[in-house]
Formats: sequence, structure tokens, C-alpha cells
Amino acid sequence: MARNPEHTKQLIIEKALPIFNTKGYNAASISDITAATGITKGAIYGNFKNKDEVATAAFERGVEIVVGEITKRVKAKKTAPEKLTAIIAFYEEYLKEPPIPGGCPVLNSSIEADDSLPFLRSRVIRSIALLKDSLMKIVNRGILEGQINRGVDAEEFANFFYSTIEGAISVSRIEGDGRSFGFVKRFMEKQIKEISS
Amino acid sequence: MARNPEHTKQLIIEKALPIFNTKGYNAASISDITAATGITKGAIYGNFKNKDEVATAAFERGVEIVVGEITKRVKAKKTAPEKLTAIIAFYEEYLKEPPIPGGCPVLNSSIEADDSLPFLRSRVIRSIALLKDSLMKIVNRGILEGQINRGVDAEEFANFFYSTIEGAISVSRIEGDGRSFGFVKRFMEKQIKEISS
DNA sequence: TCATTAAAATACCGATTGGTATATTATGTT
DNA sequence: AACATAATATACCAATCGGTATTTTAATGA
Repeated sequence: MARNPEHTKQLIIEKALPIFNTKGYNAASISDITAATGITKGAIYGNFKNKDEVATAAFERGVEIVVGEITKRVKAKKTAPEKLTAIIAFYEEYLKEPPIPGGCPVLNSSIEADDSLPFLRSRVIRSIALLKDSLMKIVNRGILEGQINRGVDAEEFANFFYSTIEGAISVSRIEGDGRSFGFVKRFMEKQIKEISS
Repeated sequence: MARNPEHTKQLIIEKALPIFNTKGYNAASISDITAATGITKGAIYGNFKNKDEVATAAFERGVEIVVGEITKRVKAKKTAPEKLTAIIAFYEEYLKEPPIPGGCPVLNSSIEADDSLPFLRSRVIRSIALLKDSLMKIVNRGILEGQINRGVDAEEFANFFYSTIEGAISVSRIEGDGRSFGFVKRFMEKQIKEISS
């Protein structure tokens, strides 16, 4: 048992993330994490002040994964329409083979943190702002580069885009298949074509 | 203290609903309900088999409220575009003055029940199907009555409409204001106009 | 008015929770 | 090799959980 506190901390975060993401903050227990890591309570509380801090770290790691994946795929495409389509494809794939079990951590935490979990709220808000801002920038740059129609309201489109994707994920996940997401995907791709010049 | 078991049961459901809806299934405790009702554990377990059944009854009551409100507003309008717009207005009002504290019970339960809470899953699925079906019927009838363009895919539109609204609610609730919903609302109303003939 | 009965209140259960205090163990230093 | 120290493991805590068994209480019918 190597005594590397940084490694231990990362191990806890990595194992705690899917637990929090599937069971939710309240249902996820410290014992769940000790069981998943093979590490004891002493190690957890030696590296984190309390359960909130573990959850916070796990959430931030979740956002990092999602944002990282999106960024990678967006960078791989050149035009705004292609970038937007790639984001939809990412979430569709997310449903089939979730990089993080339990769905989208931003959406999940958004629902759980809106009334309770005040320590998470601001972080969730910041993550959503980040994602919507990325979308806006894609649209605005697309306008500048002549791929998107002038006159398109980037903020409106970004809000539509983000809300629709999160909503579609929630519906498809509870239904247990990708059918609904397929419909929404088709609709969204029409919208992308609609604003493309 | 009148001993009317039906009244007791209703009281429990009515008080449990906002508790489950704000705190979530796991964080909501039986003691929360006894505190809110002024009723004791004995009365709760005399009227319900267990916590799951209380949560189920509360969820069904929540759906009843939401569906009831929507139905009322839809019936008050004649054409499909008006009906759809009225539904958006309902959810916008929902954000400002929630008939049930804690947001939309269908969305909340959808997130919480997708992995855990199997006893709720099928009910959430059924509720979503009900709402989407209502939307489809509005669109299809609108087509028949010449208010909506022929060629519009009602199922696709219903899925877009429902996903977008739920997504917008989740975003607006965590952000704590109606700004994002405003953007999405504007977008959706454009879409309604788009498919209107 | 008193017995019956059902509903609700009370008391209690083991299990689990987040968290802490203490003991142990591994590692780097001298 | 022995010490110091930081990291992890262990043992324990009160509080709370969902649930049950038992007692009390209120309404009903005779």
C-alpha cells in the first residue's frame, strides 16, 4: 500500500464520481466510497474535510470529463454547424456508452442542488454558464466566418440548444432507450441547417 | 382530532409532496412528514405500507396537479398554436409561482429514479408518455384543422417541445431566475409560428 | 353506557449515517 | 537502526434512519 496522498485523493475522486452521479448526494454514503476504493474512512477524512468536499471534488471532475470530451470534439471540426452537430453526437454517444455512469453530472446535480445542497449550487451554475458560453462562441464565430446566418441570436440559440439537450437526455435516460433522443436530435439538426448559410 | 382515515391519507400526501419534491426521495424522511403534518409515525404506517408508497402517492398527486393545470389551460384555448403557447406560459408561471415547491415533479423524479428508485421509474415513464402524447394530439389535431402545416412530424415536435421545456426549467431553476427560460420561450414560440399555417 | 373496533400515538428496534479520536503503519531523515 | 512524521486503519460516537410492536384514544353500534 503505497502512501501517496495525491494518488489517494485522486482515487477517491475517481471512485466517488460514479457513485454520486448514480445514487445522488444523499443516497451516496461514505461507506459506499470506502467499499469502492478499498480505502478506509480515515484516509477519506484525512484527504477531505467532509462529505461535501468529496462531492464537490467529484462534481468538478465530472464537469472536467464532460467539458474535456466536448472540447476535443469541437476542436476536431472546423465550421460552426459541424461543431454543433458533433456536440449532439457526443451526447447521443453519452447515452449509449456513458463515460460517467449515471448520466450527465451537470444535469443531475442541477436537479439535486437547486433546493438543497447549497454548496454545489454555484458550481453547477458556473458549469452551465461555461457550456452555454461555449455554444454562444461557436455560433458567434460561425456568424463572423459566414457559416451561420447574420441575425441569429447566439444567446437564444445557445439556451435552446443546451436546454433541449439536457431535457432530451433526462427523458431518454428514464425511458431507457435512445428513441426520444433520436427525435430531438433530428429536430436539432434541422435547426442547425436552418441557421446555416 | 377527527379520525377520518381518508382525510389523514390525503393530508399525508399533500404535505409529503412538497417535501419529496424539494429534498428528493432519499433526503426526505418520515420524520419530515410527521413534522409537517403534525401526525405521528403510527398514522403514516397505518395508511401506507412503507416510505416507497408514500413517495409514490405523492408523485402521483404531483402529476395530477401538473396535468390538471395543463389540461385546464389547453382546454381554454381553441387552436393548436394557442394551446402550445399556453403550455409554455404555464411552465413560465410555474417557475415564478410554483404550485408545487421544488420544481417539476416529473423532471425531479426522472433524474432521481433513473438509476435508483425502481418503484418510481415506470410511473415517471408513464407520466412523460402521457404529456408527450397530449402534445402530439394537439399537433395532429392542429394539422387536421388546418392550423398546423401538413408534413409536420408530430412525434418529433412533441419530443422537442417536452425535452426543451424540461431542460429550460432545470436550467432556470438552478440559476434562480427566469432569464434563460425567457430565451427558450422566445425560441419555442418562433417554432410554433414556424409550423403554423 | 358500555363493549367493540379501528385509527392514531408512543415506545422501541437494529442498522446505518457522517464524523472523530486514537492507534497503527509506512516512509524519509539522521 | 532508530526516530519523527505524515498517512492510513481501526474503533467508536451520537444522531437519525425506516420500520414494527404495543398502547392509547376516539368513534360506532348495541
